[in-house]
Amino acid sequence: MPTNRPVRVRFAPSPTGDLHVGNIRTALFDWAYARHTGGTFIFRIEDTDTDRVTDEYIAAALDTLRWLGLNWDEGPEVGGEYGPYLQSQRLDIYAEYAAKFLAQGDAYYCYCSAEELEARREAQRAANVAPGYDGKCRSLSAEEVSAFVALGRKPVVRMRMPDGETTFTDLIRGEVTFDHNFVPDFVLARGDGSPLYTLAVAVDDVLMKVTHVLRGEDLLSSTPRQIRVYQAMGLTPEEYPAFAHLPFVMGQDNAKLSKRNGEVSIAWYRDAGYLPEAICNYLALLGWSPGDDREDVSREEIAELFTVERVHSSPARFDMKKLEAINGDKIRALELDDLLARVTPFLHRDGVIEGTAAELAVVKLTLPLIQERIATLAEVSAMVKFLFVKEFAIEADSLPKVSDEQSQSVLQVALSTLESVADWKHADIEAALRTALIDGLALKPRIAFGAIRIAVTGSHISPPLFESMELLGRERSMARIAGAVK
RNA sequence: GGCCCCGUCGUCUAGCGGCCUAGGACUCUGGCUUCUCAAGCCAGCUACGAGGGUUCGAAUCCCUUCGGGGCUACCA
Repeated sequence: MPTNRPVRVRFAPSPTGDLHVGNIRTALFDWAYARHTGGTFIFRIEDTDTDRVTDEYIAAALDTLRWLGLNWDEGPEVGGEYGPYLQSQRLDIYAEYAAKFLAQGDAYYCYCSAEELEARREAQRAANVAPGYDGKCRSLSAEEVSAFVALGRKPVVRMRMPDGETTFTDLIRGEVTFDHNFVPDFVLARGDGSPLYTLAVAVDDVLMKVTHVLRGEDLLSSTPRQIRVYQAMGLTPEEYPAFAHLPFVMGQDNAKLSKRNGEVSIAWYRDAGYLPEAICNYLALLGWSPGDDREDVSREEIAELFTVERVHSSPARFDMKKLEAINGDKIRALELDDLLARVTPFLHRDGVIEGTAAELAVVKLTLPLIQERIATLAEVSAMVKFLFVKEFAIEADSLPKVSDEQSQSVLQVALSTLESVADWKHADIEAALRTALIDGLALKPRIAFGAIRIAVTGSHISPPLFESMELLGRERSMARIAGAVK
């Protein structure tokens, strides 16, 4: 375990799809640990699986991390003295180490074909033996090798696992031991010479001087293999990273998060109107807690308070309801101009506004009315739409509530009452309508104002009525009420 | 199957031998407030998986068991 080395932490996703909440929780903890210790946060792309990683996913990963405010000190676009930070650009380095391990006798060429390996694994399973490489090519004679070569076989480079066991101290789980009987010889490089994760990750972590590896629990059982590579590199535990395996973030259905779930990609949350600071806040609470009862934490506070010791060892279920609650709190805490800036793209996207200065001015006046009524930015469109629609129409499910006799008379009285409102301000509008309808007709407020609300906004759910009417203006308000009268 | 990890309210968690007849948050239920919906405020429901130990004393330590998960690839 590293001692006295400056802390260097990396987040190293393999972008085979959009980054999901589990990835981001890991990124957040990596970032927080680096920031908390005053260390360096490195962003590295593990794109050794060229069949599955695409440039679009890589670009999306950068974008997502930046959007969340998890800025990296070294990595793509910012560079750093240990780059490049895309593994696809470091292939020669891995090849060099593979050759070195081969020369040292730590690794060997394995000529077994995929079909042969699969057949043998099948046999092992049938015989109820632990499946894994059986060591067939561990000590091939020169004749056997030339026979394979004559067949045109391209060998993989396979690491030799010596007898014994590997023990390491996981910062979250304590001491973990793996018997090598259950860690078979593993492949470092494919037949075409390209590296596998186990080789690339270990080499890069060392070369990039990473001191702490905080990653998903699914990689726990690959750690002895990684340590084996360190040993082949001639390193002692003080010289290679310490490990901390983070618990899983599980889906609502209690299954491991997967792209199947749909609502797991961070891009989805962004489009759904969740704030990056809310996502960070919520994710920080998944598998970690500040230790006291506080649940409202900013990114800065997370960085300040984060310690690996406080990370849970058990998995956490992702709860959209709680994220929503936190998101609502964060929205309510936003300054008006900030909220306006964040909401505008959604209004534009939803076709509610075109983005003119006049429209934005109206939106800005409306925002204070709805700020405490929304849990996501995306909800704003539906709430302010009535102020901008060209073709006004009452929602189908609200329509019956203005068609009855009582509502109709309310609307007629309202119409004549509003004629005489001199100053079209919400307080005056309210006073006039209260006098006429509540006092005059002895109606319950919810009945009287309910009908007007539907006539004016088109829905039985809306921002406060009188303010809405003021914003809409006398002309349109009254025209809509008139339009609702049969 | 084997190896490894994990197990406190429905969910996220506090708890690291006595402060726990288990605290907070979200959800849910009821109420207050109220021009709708929210927000806000108040109240309530609900948990230490089970069984053995250790100890004066266990949610906290040990063992077993049950349950969940991961890995078992020329994926990461």
